Amino acid sequence: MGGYGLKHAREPESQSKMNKVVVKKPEHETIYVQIKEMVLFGEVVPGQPLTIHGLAEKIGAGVTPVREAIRRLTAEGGLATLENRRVVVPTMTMHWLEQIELVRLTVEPELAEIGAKKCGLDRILELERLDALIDEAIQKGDIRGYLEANYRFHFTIYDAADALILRRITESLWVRIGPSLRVVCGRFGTANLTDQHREATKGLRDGDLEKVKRALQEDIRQGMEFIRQTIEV
Amino acid sequence: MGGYGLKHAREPESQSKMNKVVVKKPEHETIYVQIKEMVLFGEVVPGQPLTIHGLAEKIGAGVTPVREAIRRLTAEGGLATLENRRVVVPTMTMHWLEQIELVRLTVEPELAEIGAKKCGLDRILELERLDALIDEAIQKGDIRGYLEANYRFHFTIYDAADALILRRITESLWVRIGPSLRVVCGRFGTANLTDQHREATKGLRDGDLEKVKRALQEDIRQGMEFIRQTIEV
DNA sequence: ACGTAAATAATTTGATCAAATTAATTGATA
DNA sequence: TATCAATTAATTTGATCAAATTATTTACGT
Repeated sequence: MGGYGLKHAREPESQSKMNKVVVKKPEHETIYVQIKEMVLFGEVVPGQPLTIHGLAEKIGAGVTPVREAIRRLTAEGGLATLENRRVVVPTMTMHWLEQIELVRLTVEPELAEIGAKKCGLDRILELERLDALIDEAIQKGDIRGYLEANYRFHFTIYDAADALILRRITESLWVRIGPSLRVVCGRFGTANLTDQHREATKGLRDGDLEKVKRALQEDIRQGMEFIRQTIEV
Repeated sequence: MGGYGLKHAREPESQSKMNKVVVKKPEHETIYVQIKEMVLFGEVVPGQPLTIHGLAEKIGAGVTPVREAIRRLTAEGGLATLENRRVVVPTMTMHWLEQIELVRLTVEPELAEIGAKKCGLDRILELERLDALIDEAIQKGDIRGYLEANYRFHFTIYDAADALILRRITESLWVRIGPSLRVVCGRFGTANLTDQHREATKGLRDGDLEKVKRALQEDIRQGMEFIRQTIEV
């Protein structure tokens, strides 16, 4: 590639020294989020190999921070490193699916109930906004849009619970199923996705926690069932 | 939508290269294990700051693989990076403790029961060996030895369960409490540690799964109670 | 003494490169 | 053609260094 360009030079970000302190996050943080969203929102496919250089080039960054981001995401189950040192998007197996479903059904309805109790009006409005986004994405067949709005819907409730441990466990379950959900949408189309979110928001409006819990439970069951049908036997 | 890199992607072939199965693991793997064990077995203290260079020097490695290992362990909750970019051993709070205890009590007895069912004689013998090691460490006041043997005892049972998701969740809970357990041993001494392991192994010998489950449950409760007493209010 | 700005030190961060490792290709042989 | 060793290409890995960032100390004025 090119000559001895000043690769080290960075954009002189106007660090306004007013009362607001601008914290500049390290690149590996940003890259981590980017790659995580690629996984979470179905921009990668189960089994797909990823190379450090490939990712670095796509994102427009050096390999060092990319490597850190990959290690982090690997620890969370979103990626996996083979014995060959190659990094891949893990493929879903029946064994994994069963375990994930079990944990999801134990953790998420619980999280949802705790969170629902603490949902203020602002959060409910946000949920209704996301619900509309979901409908829109389904109607347009926008897979990535659907997956992202769906994720944000669930985690808006979960975040309200203020249960950090369960939150992180749940997140690690979602990065494991993201790529599979993409496959589901690709095979069955977004139109066939039944929508439990309306039920959930209604329950929130009426203070009917049980309804919220049941809706989320059903949502999980349906999602996992879809994935099950895409697994080779 | 192709892979980002790997122009000619192919499923990795079976690694069985006859008898020459010498897989040299990358250093960041080894370093990750080393740092994890430092955390798990109480060689670091809650609140303790760790520097990349400090760790690299102590371990005798370059900073690049150390950084990768740190990111991985951070994702698992064993370390935390502050806003300052400094890496520290997280301090235990009541909030965390309660959440960890809740999840531990839900997950670990379950894991223990599944694992106990699948424990063959070889594993039971290993458990009895570890049980003896634990007693020895307690008697000698060897904190690190106790923590390590205790860890290996539990995870020998858990590993038998072949429940990867729950296994990783549990591991992430243990790295969170390792440093606190060190504080516990330092304050109360190893002599005061009541021992549920004898009960557990007896239950395994007799095929009394309920006894195993109860023993582990009690073990967790006691451990967490000890930690609770070391938390500042 | 007390705070505060400048100077200095310590640390993290990201790019780069050579070496190690792994994958793909070639070529020779049966 | 198929197999297998040799060769070449692609990729990961770890060390190193300069720049960026953060922490600590010093200097200075009130």
